[in-house]
Amino acid sequence: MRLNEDPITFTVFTEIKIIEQLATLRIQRALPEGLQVSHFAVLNHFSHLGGEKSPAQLAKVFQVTKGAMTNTIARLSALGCVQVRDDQSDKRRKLVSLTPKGMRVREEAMADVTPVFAEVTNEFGRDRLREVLPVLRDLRIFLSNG
Amino acid sequence: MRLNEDPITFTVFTEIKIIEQLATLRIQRALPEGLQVSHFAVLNHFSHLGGEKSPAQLAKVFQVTKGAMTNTIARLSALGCVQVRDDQSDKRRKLVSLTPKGMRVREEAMADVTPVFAEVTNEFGRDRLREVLPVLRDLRIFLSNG
DNA sequence: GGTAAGTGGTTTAACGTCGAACCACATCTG
DNA sequence: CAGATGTGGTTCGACGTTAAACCACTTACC
Repeated sequence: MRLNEDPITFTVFTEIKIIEQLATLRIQRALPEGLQVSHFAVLNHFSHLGGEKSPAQLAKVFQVTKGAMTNTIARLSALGCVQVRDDQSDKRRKLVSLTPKGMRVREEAMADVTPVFAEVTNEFGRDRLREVLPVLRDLRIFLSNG
Repeated sequence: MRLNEDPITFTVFTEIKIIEQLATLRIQRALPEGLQVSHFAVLNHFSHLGGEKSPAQLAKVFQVTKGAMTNTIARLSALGCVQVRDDQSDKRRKLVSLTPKGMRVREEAMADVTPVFAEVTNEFGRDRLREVLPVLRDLRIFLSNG
């Protein structure tokens, strides 16, 4: 297998790529028709923090380009899940916030998706997930500042 | 932050998704013009194991659909990096193998990309990567069998 | 042997993403 | 205050991916 010739980072990234693919697939399949994982992530962000955020702020949080966020917000807006208004104090900016419908959709989606997470948590093991989480968080932060 | 209300699995998946995005970006930027991460991964697989593999086998290894692998192989073939021939013993199948050019390209790409990995390994920490690898591997296997 | 079921590979449409170009507005500087 | 520089948001083209339909061939079974 000669895996020893690969840097450990390479191996870790390879595993992470596959996990991400499989996880996204599972979540996507559990989500209601038409709701994309990226949409769900944004809804979820607002349900935690509430208030308003600009597209650029959201793009930064999710580490995607502004263009990608424009797309996501346009779709969420078309679904009636978010409201977009102009920022009067800075006319370049827009401000996005969750609508009541957005909250409902988020809760339904969460209900659909919870069993998927629960299965992994229980069958794979909560402790091992807890064990890796701090390292993953730090790695994410490390990569963000590069 | 109310993060405690989220299943640990959700949080882990969120971190992994962002890490994957950032890692892919870094690798992509280091790779020679035109060579995609997915192409590099396939070249690398062959350089480890050599021999011939069918597209379906490769699709399974990388956890992508057959259609995606058709695409990847077509591009690698267009670049002259792999050779595709019919399997005489099973006329549905094709067999893919690395060409000498493919080996050279893989080595050049690896040389470009090694510093990127090395930076993470050294600055983030080899030990912490080693610490999470077994769990990630198991998680990948767990998700593959579901 | 012949039909049914399964597998290998390709194609197409739909989606998300990136990167770069672009315009509007804001901020910094001389 | 005017020009240079920077930031927010949109648009476009290129790419990879999924899902589903499709054809070719193989395998299993009656």
